[in-house]
Amino acid sequence: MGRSPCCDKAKVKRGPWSPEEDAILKNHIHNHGTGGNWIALPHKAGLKRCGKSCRLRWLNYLRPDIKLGGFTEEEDNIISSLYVNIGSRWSVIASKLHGRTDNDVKNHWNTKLKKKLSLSHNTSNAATTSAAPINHIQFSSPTNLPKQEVDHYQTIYKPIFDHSMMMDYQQTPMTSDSTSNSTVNVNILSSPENHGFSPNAFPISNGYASWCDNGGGVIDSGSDFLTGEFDFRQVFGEVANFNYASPWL
DNA sequence: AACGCCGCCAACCGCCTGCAA
DNA sequence: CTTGCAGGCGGTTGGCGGCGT
Repeated sequence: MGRSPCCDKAKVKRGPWSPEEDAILKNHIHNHGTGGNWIALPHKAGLKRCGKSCRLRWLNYLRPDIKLGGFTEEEDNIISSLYVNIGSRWSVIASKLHGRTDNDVKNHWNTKLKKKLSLSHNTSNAATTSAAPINHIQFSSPTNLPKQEVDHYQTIYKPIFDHSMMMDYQQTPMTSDSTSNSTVNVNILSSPENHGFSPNAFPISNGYASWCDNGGGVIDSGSDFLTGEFDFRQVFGEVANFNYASPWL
């Protein structure tokens, strides 16, 4: 037996929203908020709509902070980079793009970026048959973490690195603003070889996830996705130098 | 002008998760 | 601990408009 529907489909209006319905929903939320209950909202607002439909309409279209218009090159880069690393977690990806919704990002990916990326991939495959990409990472002795844990993380991260965008990382001397002894400064070299990919979009999808800013950015201690950090030294030891060529560039 | 194809995008569907009772 | 509900999410669909023939 299936799950009961959230509303009676025979009694609710479906399909495109009219300007009048938009106005009613907008006014109601402006005056009363969502009330923490989307299911009850349409009845209170006088709308013959399913609560879920109201929520979707508000989040994807009526919200005041929605960003309209085409996606920028940088947004494309962030989406592509995140998709490769974390997959189709559209809400996570959208949260990194101010004013974009998961539906927006998903549609944009399905209609434009997917093709763009596969096109680049094909071009790359043709190019790399004559020039082998540089894909290597050099580890030295890791510190602090138990071997088992180091092995575990290396197993996780190595494939992710291998499928990440082309970047050159070079360990640089610690700076005075480093927040812990385990912090490793990583300089991401911006170059034409980045192919337009934003150097500050280098996500890894787990608790140690990180992003790095361009030009000698510091990877601090922390763990929040994309704004958090990843202690390379803990897992990889002294990473002297590693270069990657993305499989699709 | 008529038709068919295709891309885009708003909206729906159904599953999963978190939480309160 | 179980159950039911609401919200959140990703996959999919259907309608519309643009374009080519």
